[in-house]
Amino acid sequence: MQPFTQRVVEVIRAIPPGRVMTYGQVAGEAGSPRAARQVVRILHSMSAKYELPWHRVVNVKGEIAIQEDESRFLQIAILTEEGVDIDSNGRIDLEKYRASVPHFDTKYN
DNA sequence: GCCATGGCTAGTA
DNA sequence: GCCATGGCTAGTA
Repeated sequence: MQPFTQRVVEVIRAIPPGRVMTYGQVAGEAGSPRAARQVVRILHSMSAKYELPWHRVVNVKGEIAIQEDESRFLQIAILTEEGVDIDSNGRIDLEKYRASVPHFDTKYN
């Protein structure tokens, strides 16, 4: 596994239950802000193998990005179970549920 | 070549 | 709705 992929996996695994991150946010935390599609690819192909909480990643509008019915319903079900509200338009309030990753930034903490 | 994005524009209402 | 973006897995040879 490549370093960037490794970091993406770690970031995703660090999202706490009941919170979500966007694809771009995960990419940014992993060190490559424009690699959102790469995050998609990793989620798509590595979720099962590495037991990723794939359901905690949504698009920048706070929407469930998956189109395929079964997975989509599953994602909604798990998020709801974790206490994440999904409104009637299928949206999640990112202000409220976005996970922030601890920065360990000694300069600013 | 893939991909479950994201940001911006055109065009409708 | 269009299209630039980007890192690499899966799978073949």
